[in-house]
Amino acid sequence: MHDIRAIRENPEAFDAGLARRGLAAQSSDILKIDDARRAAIHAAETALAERNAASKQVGAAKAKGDEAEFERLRALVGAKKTEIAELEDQAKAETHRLNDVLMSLPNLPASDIPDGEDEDDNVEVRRIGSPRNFSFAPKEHYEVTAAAHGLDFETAAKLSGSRFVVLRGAMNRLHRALGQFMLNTHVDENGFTETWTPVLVRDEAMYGSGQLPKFAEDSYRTENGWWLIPTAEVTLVNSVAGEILDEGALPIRLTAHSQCFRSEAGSAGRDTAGMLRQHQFEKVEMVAITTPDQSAAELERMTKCAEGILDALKIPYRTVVLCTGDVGFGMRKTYDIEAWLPGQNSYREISSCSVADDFQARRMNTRYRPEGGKPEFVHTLNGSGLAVGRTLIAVIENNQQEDGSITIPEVLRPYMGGKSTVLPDGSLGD
RNA sequence: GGAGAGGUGCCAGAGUGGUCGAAUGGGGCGGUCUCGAAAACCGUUGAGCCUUCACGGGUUCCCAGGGUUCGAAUCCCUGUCUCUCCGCCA
Repeated sequence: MHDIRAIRENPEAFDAGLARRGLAAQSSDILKIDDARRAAIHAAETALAERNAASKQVGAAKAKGDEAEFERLRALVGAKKTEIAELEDQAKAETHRLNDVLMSLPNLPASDIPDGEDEDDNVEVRRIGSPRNFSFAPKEHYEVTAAAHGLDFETAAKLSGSRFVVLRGAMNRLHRALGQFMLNTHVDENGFTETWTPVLVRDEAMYGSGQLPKFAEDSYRTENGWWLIPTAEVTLVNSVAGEILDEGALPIRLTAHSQCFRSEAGSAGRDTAGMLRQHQFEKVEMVAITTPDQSAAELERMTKCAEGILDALKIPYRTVVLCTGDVGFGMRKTYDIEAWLPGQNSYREISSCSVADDFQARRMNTRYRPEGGKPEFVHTLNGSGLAVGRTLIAVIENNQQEDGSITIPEVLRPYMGGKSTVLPDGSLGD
């Protein structure tokens, strides 16, 4: 949701921002609607003011018991009725028209992100860790013998179809360990408050964080109208919807370990093997609510928090800043963190950390009160910290051994009964 | 699932269809008093939109959306949320 005032004050900058997204200029159309809207509001309010003034006199006449005067004014005020209704309808219609346009346009890209058309134009900002040298051909996660025992796609297909998985034994324990490790790290070391939220939400929440109205086909909806969240960003961000927060309460840092549901419409044929792209997966999500002056620094901080998980797991990764053509609808700037997958011989997205500035805050009407000042919109940020299933893949592929076993990263061993290996038969070993 | 009650300002809590953005109390902020503090007293204390260089003016908002009325926080309808009781249940 854009700020109409900002567009009024600097239409050129607005159009320039859209242009960087590859979109046509909109400001002149928008300002026309804005003018029409303001004229309509003005007309309606003038009529209302007249009515209210006369209406007060009606009350006074009634109180005095002046029946003739009362009847005269009564008729006068009554005559205004249809006129006011019409003018109000018009003002409302123009306001809706304006909001529809402002709601449907994507956020403007931050000034410091690269121009580009698609993911090929993203720019790597750092690369951490070196891919391990294998003395054998590394396999994809579902081919590693130890993992294959615990990744059951056949049963999942029987239950639910494609893009689902049943996890068994050591694989599920590893999956569980990862989620717990991530959540604990963000809570104990990174200052986030752990949160458990519903995964079924109403329309308003999906609008607030920007999934609706444009991306309805990406999410699932229940028959009675709830949406299954595609990410806990929806619930964490919307947890402050409609509020005026104390400046002292900021930044608010929340994290949640949740199920996520995505229809993956439009990705038919992509990543069909293994559990890289699923309709249902787990993610540990980070969200921060900050003042405008802190949000840029918070994005760097949040990205570090996500990277820290991979550092601890000793998984090589690279961090890229998304170009204007790839950054998401509601976001100003995004860092993707891509983990090295030796089985695929490539880096694959495992986290995405973004700052929305006040884009979501406007949709949700979330503000804070600066010291002694008027309420202002907060800035919101969100990031994966990390996608649990994809991290499991990265752990499997990077720690696979020639005999088909998997070495368990040290930081996870406390969660694995102290064991250090998943043996080729799928059991845990010292 | 059944039955009932209710949603008013930062909080508690009044509110007769008519000068109600809303009594009163508490809290917050400012001040008086005090060596300082407490107490007491005085004042102040919501948000959005339109308009204005500004001071200011106008308008909307008493859960949300409709409706009745010359006029709605107050009446009616729908939705929604909360609470109580019964039933069921992880």
